[in-house]
Amino acid sequence: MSKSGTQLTVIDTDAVPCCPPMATSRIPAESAAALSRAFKALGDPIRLQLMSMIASAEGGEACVCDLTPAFEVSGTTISHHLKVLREAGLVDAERRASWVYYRPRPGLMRQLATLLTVTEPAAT
Amino acid sequence: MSKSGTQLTVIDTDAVPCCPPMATSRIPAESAAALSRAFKALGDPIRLQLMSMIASAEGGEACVCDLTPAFEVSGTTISHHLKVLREAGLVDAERRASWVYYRPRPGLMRQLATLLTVTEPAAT
DNA sequence: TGTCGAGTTCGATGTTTGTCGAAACCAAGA
DNA sequence: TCTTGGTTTCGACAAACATCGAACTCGACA
Repeated sequence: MSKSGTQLTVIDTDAVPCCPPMATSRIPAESAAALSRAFKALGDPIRLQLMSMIASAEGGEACVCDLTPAFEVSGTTISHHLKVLREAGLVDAERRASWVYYRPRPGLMRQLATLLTVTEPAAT
Repeated sequence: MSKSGTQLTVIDTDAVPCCPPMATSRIPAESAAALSRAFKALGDPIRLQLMSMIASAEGGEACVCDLTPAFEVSGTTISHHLKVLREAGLVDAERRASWVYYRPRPGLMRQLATLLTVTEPAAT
């Protein structure tokens, strides 16, 4: 908390365990907890779209003021979904002046992608 | 339903739309529904472990009789979770004699992996 | 035909989640 | 300092979910 006060993110999810493709080796129970939390965060249509809007945004970040009007739900709800993505370690938030900007955290995304990597059917 | 009766799977989820990395282009709303359903299926610790056990199983398939005793929950619950994975299009089930075997459906997994692929920070 | 074992479906229950409106917070200007 | 606009937090509520035990289905085997 000794930062200058604009850091809104919580978890140091670069410390998530595990990662070889799940087709290669079984996921241990401890890792499953953290990893499933990330998948769950992507398991909502609105959050998945938010995530993709943030990940594909110009300049590597997206303003909440641009995200909110893209959906039919209230700003409260968008804020809630962004919090879930934040707590899952998938995005980072920073306040600048009146606006809050979200940017992706590539680390965890990469881990999830690796986990889902499908190995070739073992040419035996 | 005119099949010989051993096919327990439901969806033809090879027909899921979309797929370039979400860091490259925004996910359209229609695709988000189907894709988020798959992520949600992986968003539970037990299901994620089940999925990894099935995906990494010897011979490309796992018997329910081997999956169930690996967890502290009832067989009913495992059956429920397997159904969720099935309906999400992530696994396939087949009954042989007295036992039921589950195998991964690599198609959807590959799509999810691609979606999460992180592009290099655009060397401009 | 009757029984047994493996899995699934059904029905019920407590918990989690998505959504909202109201209130609070925070930075910028007047 | 007061107001205003953008965002998050709080409190509430209905819908969805994880879990269980009981009942059912499906093959195998007497």
